[in-house]
Amino acid sequence: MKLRLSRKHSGEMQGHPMTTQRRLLLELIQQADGHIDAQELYRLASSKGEFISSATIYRSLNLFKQLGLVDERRLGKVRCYYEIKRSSEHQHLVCTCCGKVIEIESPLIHKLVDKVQNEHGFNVTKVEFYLEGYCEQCDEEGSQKRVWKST
Amino acid sequence: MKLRLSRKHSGEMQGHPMTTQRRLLLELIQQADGHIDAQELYRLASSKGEFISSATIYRSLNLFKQLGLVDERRLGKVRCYYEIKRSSEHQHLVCTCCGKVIEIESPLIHKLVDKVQNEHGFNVTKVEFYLEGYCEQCDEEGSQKRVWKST
DNA sequence: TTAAGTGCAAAGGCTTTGCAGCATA
DNA sequence: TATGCTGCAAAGCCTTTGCACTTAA
Repeated sequence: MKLRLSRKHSGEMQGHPMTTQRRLLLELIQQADGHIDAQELYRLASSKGEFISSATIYRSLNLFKQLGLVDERRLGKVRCYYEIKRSSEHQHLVCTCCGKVIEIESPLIHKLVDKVQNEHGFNVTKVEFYLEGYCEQCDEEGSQKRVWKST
Repeated sequence: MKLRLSRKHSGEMQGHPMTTQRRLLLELIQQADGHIDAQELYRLASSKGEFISSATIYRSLNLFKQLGLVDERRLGKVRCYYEIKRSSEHQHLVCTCCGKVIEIESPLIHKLVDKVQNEHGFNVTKVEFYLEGYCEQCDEEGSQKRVWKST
């Protein structure tokens, strides 16, 4: 049985009503602890017996992005992943083999962004530093050759 | 009139025959000076009167990737862009407004990758540092607020 | 009543795949 | 003849859009 979620408003987000759907989505993204995509949100909501259409999910995600509530990241291939926006910037390290995602953070990234801004007169609005490779375990199992050599 | 390209082999690439289509595609990618996508390849080939089907283009790009002949980059939204693999690593700075692409290079990136490799025991195979923002001109025209502050 | 959100279904854009035909060895 | 590449058409996957209905102010 497919239960339709009623749309109650309670509070608002920067002029946009906070509906039942939007609150649930934000909760799920928060609980997901980062790196959740639209389809997973759909599945999670459904598994709780609360149906939200894909259209609403995509529209909500776009709204959240616009309001600066979530960050959109393109980990792996094409699909986008979302996570609640945090004060501290961080980037991702993804294992091609097992899919593990590790968050990294480094003052070097800030330094680099500053440098680029100054050198090219760019006003940078989005920073994505994405590393892909084999994590320690997967690397030991397979014997992949090291592409980036340590100096 | 749609001319079909004949498929002549001349030489080979790591065991794979170098066909007319593949050579043309590699030439186009080289001439494009980076940042070309599948559709643009299709258009360019067609404009030279040499028809290559989309299927072949995608299959060739995947082969090139696999053989390490080209790099796949996800600039902007979803679409992938391809460029001939070069010895020097570089990253991209894209203007959201006018689409301008600037290549950047910095020892800081290498440093960062090394650090991550050592700290997390990762064998990094792909590095993507992607910055988005407004270039000097577009920034002056619009008055976008600066998200990343210079320190 | 008006403005805005939602669900549904259809369409869009990009990419992959199955199949038949063709080229090369 | 065997293997592998190509073109075509269809399907796949993810996302957006048009429309009618619903909700809250």
